[in-house]
Amino acid sequence: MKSVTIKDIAKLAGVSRGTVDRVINNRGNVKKKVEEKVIKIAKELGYEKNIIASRLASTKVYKIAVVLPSPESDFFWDIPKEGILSALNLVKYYGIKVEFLEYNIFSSEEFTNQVTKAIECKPDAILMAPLFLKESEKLINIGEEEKIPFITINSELNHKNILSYTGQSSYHSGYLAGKLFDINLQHDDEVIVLNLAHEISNAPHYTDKVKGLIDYFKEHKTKHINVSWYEFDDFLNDEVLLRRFKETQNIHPEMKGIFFTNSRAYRLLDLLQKEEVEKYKIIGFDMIEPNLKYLQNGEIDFIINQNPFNQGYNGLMNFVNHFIHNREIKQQEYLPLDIVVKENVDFYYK
Amino acid sequence: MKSVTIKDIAKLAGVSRGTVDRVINNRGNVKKKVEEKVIKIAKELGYEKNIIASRLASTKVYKIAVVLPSPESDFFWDIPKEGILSALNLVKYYGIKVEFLEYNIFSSEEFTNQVTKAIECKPDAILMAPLFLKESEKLINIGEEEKIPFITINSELNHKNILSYTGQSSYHSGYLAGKLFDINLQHDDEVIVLNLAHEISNAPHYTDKVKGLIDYFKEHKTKHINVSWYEFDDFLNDEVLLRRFKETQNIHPEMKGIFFTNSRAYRLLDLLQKEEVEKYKIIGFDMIEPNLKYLQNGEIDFIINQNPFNQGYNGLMNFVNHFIHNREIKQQEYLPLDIVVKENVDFYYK
DNA sequence: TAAATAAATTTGCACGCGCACAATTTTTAA
DNA sequence: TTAAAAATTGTGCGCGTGCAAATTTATTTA
Repeated sequence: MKSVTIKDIAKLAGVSRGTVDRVINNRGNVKKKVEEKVIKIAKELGYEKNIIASRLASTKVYKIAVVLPSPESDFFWDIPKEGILSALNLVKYYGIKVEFLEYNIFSSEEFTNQVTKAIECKPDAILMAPLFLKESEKLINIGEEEKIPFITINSELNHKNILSYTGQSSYHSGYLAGKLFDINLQHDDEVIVLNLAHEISNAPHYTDKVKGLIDYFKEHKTKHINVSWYEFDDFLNDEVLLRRFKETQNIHPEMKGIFFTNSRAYRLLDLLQKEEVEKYKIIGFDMIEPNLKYLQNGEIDFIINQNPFNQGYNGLMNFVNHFIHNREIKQQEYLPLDIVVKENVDFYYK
Repeated sequence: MKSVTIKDIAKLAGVSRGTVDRVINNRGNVKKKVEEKVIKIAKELGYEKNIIASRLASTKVYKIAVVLPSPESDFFWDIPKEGILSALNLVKYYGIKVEFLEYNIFSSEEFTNQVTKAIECKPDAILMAPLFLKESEKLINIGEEEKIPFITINSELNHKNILSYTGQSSYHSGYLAGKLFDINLQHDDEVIVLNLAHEISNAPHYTDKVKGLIDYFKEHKTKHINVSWYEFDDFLNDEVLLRRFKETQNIHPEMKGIFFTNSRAYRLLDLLQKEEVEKYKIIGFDMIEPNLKYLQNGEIDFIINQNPFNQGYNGLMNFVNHFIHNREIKQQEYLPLDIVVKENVDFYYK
């Protein structure tokens, strides 16, 4: 029952444990003859490394740099960080060091700066949400030159230097929104998509969502529901936001459904009367505090939850499985599209 | 940066490592005064056990007996087992031994036998789904005498010898079903609850679900939707099942919604024509293969997913956190009530 | 060629914890 | 007072790694 140790091998080979260690782990500086002998004996005895002892003795620190938007600039990002910390808690004895770097979600310069800093500290990998696509591609290329692979969450991006992606399929979340409107709207109602974002960020995910929504109604025509979409890039300005919405109302008198493509539904709802909002079926993303208020009081009908906790948790676990356990990890892992309503909201992580 | 070790404590307390070890791990045989001093110093230094070293030195094997229904007798139970194995994979170096014991989901005798066997092999804890409530209570009492605590999943049961429960809140799943019917049905439609189960098993969960559904429509009366409920205990007999359903149709001509309280919606749908089923809005539980077919083809409108994977995963993790990390674990952890439709089904674990 | 120096290879020990057992001190009994 | 028993405390081993120290081997210099 007792398993074979390097000590057993050392004894049989007539050398010290240190020499066996150098052979087993290819550290070099061993005479050819001795090396062959040790390998032979190890094989014969069926030696298997005791990973617990190995981890205990090793001083190797795996370093992962995490570059995410600051929760101050966008509420959503509180939870992925919790997921990362929770995963870390589980594996903290494996010698993993996490370097958190935050950037303002509206600043591509800060993003670039922080990822550059991340690369400079030469981590084993960088975990990030590549919200700025053009910048991300450049930075991932730079990382590749430095042999630093990336693990991504939240925003999908294809690049051979990305080990894994964990997050939703934007297209299908839009498609799902279509279904939800379909069962809640009437014949000839209109759905309006509102993208409250500065144009610079995240464009493909927005358009994928719209595409999904439109495709749904291409495939389900019984109710003749029409879809239009608008970008409100000056959404931080109350007055402008409200004016643009009123304009949209005028253009679309049959507007009955509003699809917010991100977590910022609350921005507009903050400016409208409850009675007015109740005329619409509203779907938004993310269980952040200001949205939850409106879900509870009935102004938001559905929230599509992006599993922010698991984005962080699985992202870090991908790192662990790849670097520490040498396991295969999935190149992309699409997280569930959770349909959150008032009646089940309490059971989701928030 | 260097962490505090028992050696540090021993030095400061003027005792040997062995004594510190005895204090830290409550092994007794230490003078009161010395014990107090060691505890005080450990606290001051913020000592945290290095569980890698601890596991390396320890010869203790943690044994957990897992008693679940066999997947052969009920499809659902494939996935919790996968969750357990996945968690195990993550923590396998901690010296955890799992003993799997299966029982036919329809046999309370087999259940009793297997839990009894589990108790006999004297594990550190038993992880089980207490589907048979009367039997479970008796068995948990016996376990208590033997000082074997229980970790439960799927079916909630209150007992002081249960360390934790991971699963859904039955009441709220019924309440959520109410909401889903409410947005899909018309004025004066009727909802029928069908419980396809032998009466012996799981009664409270069934009644809690019905109670949740009824409460929903007590609180939301605008559509005047009426709820009735029936138990089809001979559901394995095609002929009887079909006859009883036809009877129910006759009694309830306004029946437009059907709520299956468990995963057996497919049993009835297997016997009906698609055209007939399409007259009804149908809600069932669990993403098992035969149900998925009907979700895909539109016969089932909503499936409430019970997170079977996480039931297993979290159940085992609760064991690890309690016994190995000595962490507080939640006495009850309600899992999300996932609303699964055709459009998001591919993104849930199955 | 031998001594001196450099390079290559090998050894030995600490690391942190739990456990078994040895050693010591204290208490009890004779 | 002394021996025996009980209570308490101390010590060394195990596991793989990494580093300093030691030893062996190769090369250079006089």
